[in-house]
Amino acid sequence: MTDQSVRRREQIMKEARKLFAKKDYHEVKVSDVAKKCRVAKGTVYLYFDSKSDLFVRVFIQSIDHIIQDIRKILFLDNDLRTTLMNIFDYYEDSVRKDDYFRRFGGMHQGFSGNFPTKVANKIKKSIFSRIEDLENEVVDFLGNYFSGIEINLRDLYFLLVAILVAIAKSDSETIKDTALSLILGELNKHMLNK
Amino acid sequence: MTDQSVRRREQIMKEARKLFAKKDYHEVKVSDVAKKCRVAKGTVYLYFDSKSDLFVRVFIQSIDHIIQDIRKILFLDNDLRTTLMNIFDYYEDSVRKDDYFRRFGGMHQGFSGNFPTKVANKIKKSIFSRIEDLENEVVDFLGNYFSGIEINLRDLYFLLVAILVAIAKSDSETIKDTALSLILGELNKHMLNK
Amino acid sequence: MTDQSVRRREQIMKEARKLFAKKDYHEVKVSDVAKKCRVAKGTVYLYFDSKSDLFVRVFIQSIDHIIQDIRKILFLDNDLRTTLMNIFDYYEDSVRKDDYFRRFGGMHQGFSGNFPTKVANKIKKSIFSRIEDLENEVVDFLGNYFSGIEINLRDLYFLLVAILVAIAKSDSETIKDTALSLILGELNKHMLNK
Amino acid sequence: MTDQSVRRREQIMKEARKLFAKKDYHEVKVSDVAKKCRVAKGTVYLYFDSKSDLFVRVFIQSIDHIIQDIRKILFLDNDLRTTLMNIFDYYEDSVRKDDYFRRFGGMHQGFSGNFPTKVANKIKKSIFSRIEDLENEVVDFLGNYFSGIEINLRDLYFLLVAILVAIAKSDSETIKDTALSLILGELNKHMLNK
DNA sequence: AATGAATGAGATTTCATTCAT
DNA sequence: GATGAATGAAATCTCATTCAT
Repeated sequence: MTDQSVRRREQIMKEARKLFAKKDYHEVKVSDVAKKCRVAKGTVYLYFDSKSDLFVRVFIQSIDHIIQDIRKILFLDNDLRTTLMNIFDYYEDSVRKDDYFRRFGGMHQGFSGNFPTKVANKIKKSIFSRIEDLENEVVDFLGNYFSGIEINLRDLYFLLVAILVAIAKSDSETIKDTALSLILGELNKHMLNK
Repeated sequence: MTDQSVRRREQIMKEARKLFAKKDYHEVKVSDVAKKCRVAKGTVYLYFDSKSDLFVRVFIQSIDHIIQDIRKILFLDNDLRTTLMNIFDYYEDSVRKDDYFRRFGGMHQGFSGNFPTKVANKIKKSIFSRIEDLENEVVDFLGNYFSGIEINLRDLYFLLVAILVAIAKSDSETIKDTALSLILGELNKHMLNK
Repeated sequence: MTDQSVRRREQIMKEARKLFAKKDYHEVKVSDVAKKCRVAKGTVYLYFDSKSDLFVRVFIQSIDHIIQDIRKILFLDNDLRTTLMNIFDYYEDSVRKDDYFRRFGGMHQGFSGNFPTKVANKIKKSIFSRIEDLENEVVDFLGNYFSGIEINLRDLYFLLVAILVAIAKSDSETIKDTALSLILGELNKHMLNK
Repeated sequence: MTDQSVRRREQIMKEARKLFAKKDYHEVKVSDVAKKCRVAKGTVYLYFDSKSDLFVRVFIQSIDHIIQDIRKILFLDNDLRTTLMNIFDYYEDSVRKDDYFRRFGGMHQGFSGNFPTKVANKIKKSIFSRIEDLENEVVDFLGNYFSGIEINLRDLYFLLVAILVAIAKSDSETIKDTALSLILGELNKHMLNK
């Protein structure tokens, strides 16, 4: 694969992402994507098998991007408060501003939404293991702060994701702090001294 | 409007709801709905202006149903723990079991999702005030338990909704308890003696 | 046929005529006609075989009305100038003001227009003889004023009709006079003293 | 726009014109047009926005064709008798033989007819100025032959058009001459020596 | 590699007509 | 006589995908 063709691929995904951020899957036409890239419709099909293939690849790329960023934050190995704060900041600063994520928010939460069954299935299959890996890492991370605790860590992870989605969807400037004090209130009690 | 026609209307909405619970808006054909009701396609159009009209009415009816149920729980005027427990139970027992809600969950959270712009706009317009009313009632309710507190009640409402969606989407049997202990841990500190 | 049913029939035709005056044949729905009459759709079918039957009967009635009026004018047996003047006045005063005629003007001229073939054929069949009768009467009338003349009286009749249509469709206040002086200029030369 | 696509466009318009000449607007199906052109239905929609768009373009093209031809005749700058004779010949030889014009004849006369409101409005908007331009040219032309005359030239134009329509709709072989002698009888009186 | 004209299955929607009540 | 719910054939229009150039 030449440099040129790699660049073309990326360009198509980038323009497609912008369009999917604004409209329903069915409202984005392959011809719209092609037009934005100033190529012919047929060209899109040289790089992607189908419209749903294009959508799924864009989707995975986007999720992977978030997963990577979260992982980086976890990797810093700060204390719980700082780590949560960093993640919340990340969601407020990056995810909330991204129309694509605002539209597809909740993706972490087990993808469903109003997608063609074919697309939904492809996505579920594709991102399941990636999400699961992140889940395990986060659970491990949380495990560092708790011991012999009655709280279910996997539930906690899931609720955390829900709260992240809320942060990304809300326009409130204080929601981040509210979420933090909500979570840390309870968690503090069980926190180990690291 | 005759009894007969009211029944037909309800029947169509009921069958449509079942189908929308299983598939993308675009995958549900008006002819599918008609077939399920054992009537001709045209009959659906006697009762609804268009497919999107049908969808929106089903959607509003469903949301209204949840809103009513939540309102009933708030009306019991129990203490905070009991009220939250009741709401969580309701979500676990009713919403989680309902494929329609699992698919369209997050509706409370400010509707977005992957819907045709026309449908999304109709829905936003239709449910905005209803949701807002409920929000105010919940905020009032929460206000009874707190005073001079730094927590933003509207944020809290929003996070609560996020958590409810998480409960509805999760299959965990313990998530309800985890959520309760998460919230009450912090809130307890600020609770007034009622 | 009872009085009651005759009145109903007339009412339906009257309302249908009003609607056909405003809209395309295909834009007028049977249900519109029924609604205007405050009866059910089925009732229209008690009085007319079909929508096209209704249209054709209204059409024939309207044409017959004009034919009768023209005949009355011819019957007065005035001189040519006065007769033409009377007919022109009639077109200006009555036909021009009637939206139905303005829309379907030119009907005398051999009906064509943009009508469903079925409707067009029914109309041609129904009005042919009536129009022909009038044509003969007018030709006879004109014949009284000319003898041994090179002008073809049937052509003259046809041109006269075209001019009537023009009067009915124009909004000009002088067109009647212009038409009269145009026609009489030539005709005067050949006029017999009656 | 390639040669190929220009040819396709013309082909579709040509076949559509033939069909509209034979049937009601509503009786001509887009699929009929496509079949005649031996292309798929979708292809028609590559070249025209809608069925009504196709109709209107065909209509305008046809009117423009007549307007051009009339203009050429006026441009020869012959005397009035010769010019009228040329125009009448043109209507007898060309327009009368054309089923499309026989059906839609009277278009010059202020478009009305039995058309879907949408189509009628589009047409009125589109051809109004073109017709008006021609009207002015004809009025100017007629003005050359008259001075200080009581006849309204715009009325005369309008009656002339009505007569042309009559020529186009009649099957008489003598109507042209009858019309000519009718008109020239009066006009001769007022003609200037040019 | 790139094009874009052509395809054609299939969706929503309309409405004259019927018929059980 | 009157009703109006139900029908269902049929029309317009869309767009992902293909393929000859």
